[in-house]
Amino acid sequence: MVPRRYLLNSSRFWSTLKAADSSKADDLYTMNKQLSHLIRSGKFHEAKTMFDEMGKRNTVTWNSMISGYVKRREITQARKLFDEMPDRDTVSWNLMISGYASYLGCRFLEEGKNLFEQMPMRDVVSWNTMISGYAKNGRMDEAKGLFESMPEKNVVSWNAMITGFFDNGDTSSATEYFKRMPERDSASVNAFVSGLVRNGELDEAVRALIEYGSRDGWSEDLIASCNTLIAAYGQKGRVDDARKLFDQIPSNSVQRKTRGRVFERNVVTWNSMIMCYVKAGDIFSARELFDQMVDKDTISWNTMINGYVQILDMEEALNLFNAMPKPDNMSWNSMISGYAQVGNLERAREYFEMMPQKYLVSWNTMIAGYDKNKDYKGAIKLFIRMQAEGEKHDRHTLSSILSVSTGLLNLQLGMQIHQLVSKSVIPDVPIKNSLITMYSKCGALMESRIIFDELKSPKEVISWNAIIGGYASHGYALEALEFFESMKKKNVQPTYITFISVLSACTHAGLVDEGWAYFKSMVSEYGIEPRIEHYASLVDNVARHGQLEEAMDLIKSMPFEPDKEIWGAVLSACRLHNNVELARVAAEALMRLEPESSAAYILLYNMYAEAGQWDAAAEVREMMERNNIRKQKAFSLIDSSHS
DNA sequence: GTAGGGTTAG
Repeated sequence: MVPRRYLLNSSRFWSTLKAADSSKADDLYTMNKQLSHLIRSGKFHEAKTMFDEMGKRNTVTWNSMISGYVKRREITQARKLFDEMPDRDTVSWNLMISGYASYLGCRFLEEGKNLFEQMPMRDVVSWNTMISGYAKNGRMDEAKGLFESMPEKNVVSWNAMITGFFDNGDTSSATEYFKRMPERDSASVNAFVSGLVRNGELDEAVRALIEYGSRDGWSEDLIASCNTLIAAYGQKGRVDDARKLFDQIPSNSVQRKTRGRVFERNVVTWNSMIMCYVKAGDIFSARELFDQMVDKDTISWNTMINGYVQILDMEEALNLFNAMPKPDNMSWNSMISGYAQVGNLERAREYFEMMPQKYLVSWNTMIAGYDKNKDYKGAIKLFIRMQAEGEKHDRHTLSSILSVSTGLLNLQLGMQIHQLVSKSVIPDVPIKNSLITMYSKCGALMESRIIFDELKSPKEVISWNAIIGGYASHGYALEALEFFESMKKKNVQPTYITFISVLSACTHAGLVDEGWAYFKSMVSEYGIEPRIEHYASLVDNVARHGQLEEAMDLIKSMPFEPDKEIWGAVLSACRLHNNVELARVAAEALMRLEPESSAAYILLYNMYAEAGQWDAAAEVREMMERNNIRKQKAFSLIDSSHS
């Protein structure tokens, strides 16, 4: 430790020197410091102005400016300065090489290599830069070649190789190099542990972390690896393993010590652990930790609020929202989307309007909320207001409005949004899926087919579902099944949604045997548990075909109580095949399930009447009157306020 | 002024 008086003396010395301000060299030194400070704090344009106005520059001045361009990935500008500058030193060359090497693509890497070969003097940084450039481009053989032939390696060279191997999936070479390296620092251990995590070797990563931490000392940098591991366990749902690790990390925060740099839990550690619990749906454990936390940050609060939002109990979310010191955009959005999720659009809207600074995501959240709650008018009105207020939309906004068009089966609107998509966003796969779904559901199969065909292979199952569903629900059963077969050939795993469409296609095409076969393969080949919708479709298929007994057996075998769709299918099949007895069973079940509906009564009445069973028909009519059932007005999709 | 590693939300 340097005695305090010397520090004072020395600082006095410097200020005296500064006050004199006579030396030009010192002036340039100060200006260079200023220039690099501007660049590091992101004030590039000010830096550029300063550079242009500087009367005197030395190599460091030029290098700073080059590093600014390299950081902004403006490689051409960087090269221009490099070519212009009067005296290049090794750092100038290294900067240029790093600019080329951090770009992906062999053209840049080649140019980096040219410079590397041309430069008058290489140092270890030059070699390391090239090695990491090759590693980033997946060219580990060349990286290895350089590594082996370099005159003098340091710990950075080893770390770069290890990360390179991991990034290219070569866990065993990474491990071999890590074991072989003559000395390690905390970056080596972090690189090793994080590489193992990236390659899915979580337990191995924990073992390594504990081994090297215990052996070489728990450097404070290692907390980052611990945090990575806790988060990774959380992703895999292994919340107990995450907690075990968490408990092993010392914590001083309870006593709120003034921290030096020591190995202990930090705010990210706590947040990650809380997040594990939230992901696992264990809100109580999450809250317990949250309450123990001394230094909560915005992420801690938001994670907890989101936890409550996800399990839908909003009251506690609101309490936390009100208690948190500085709610940010995300906190507001959580409240908006939370209220929307529980169907309370009024409160969602209230929070949306109260937000101090609305931005794109808040608009999107609110519009998506309206869409999810089928308040299509609300969604469209808000979208129109968004345009009127000059807010920019993005693909999420348009995706929601496409979903609105789908919900309304409004092809005109959907086509307008399609135009907007083409005009204003770079369409990604999810928005193309939204378009396919919209066109499919609205019956514009040609349009949806065009977009589907344009998708790059392998196409996602969502895209397949959209196209199969479109064909299946618009009477093109065989085409739908053809799509399903080619999807299977491409080894795309179907989902339960795929099978709803497939089974419905079989029903509409009258393919009973195929229906059964697909239903069975759903479980045996793909391990998908049939839902009630699948049973309903198969019951419909079998019953329509006149196999009413088989249909009833199928219903009895279901693990669910039959719903109105199922009894509805049975009832209409009974009408088709004139089975009055079973029709009565189905109709009575429907009357119980939908006491206010007249449909079952009317159908049964007609069947009795057609069969000449007038007594029974009259009885149905009486029953209908006794239960005060009226014939319903035709249901209209058009909002009553328009009529 | 240059090379390697590491965190948490949506």
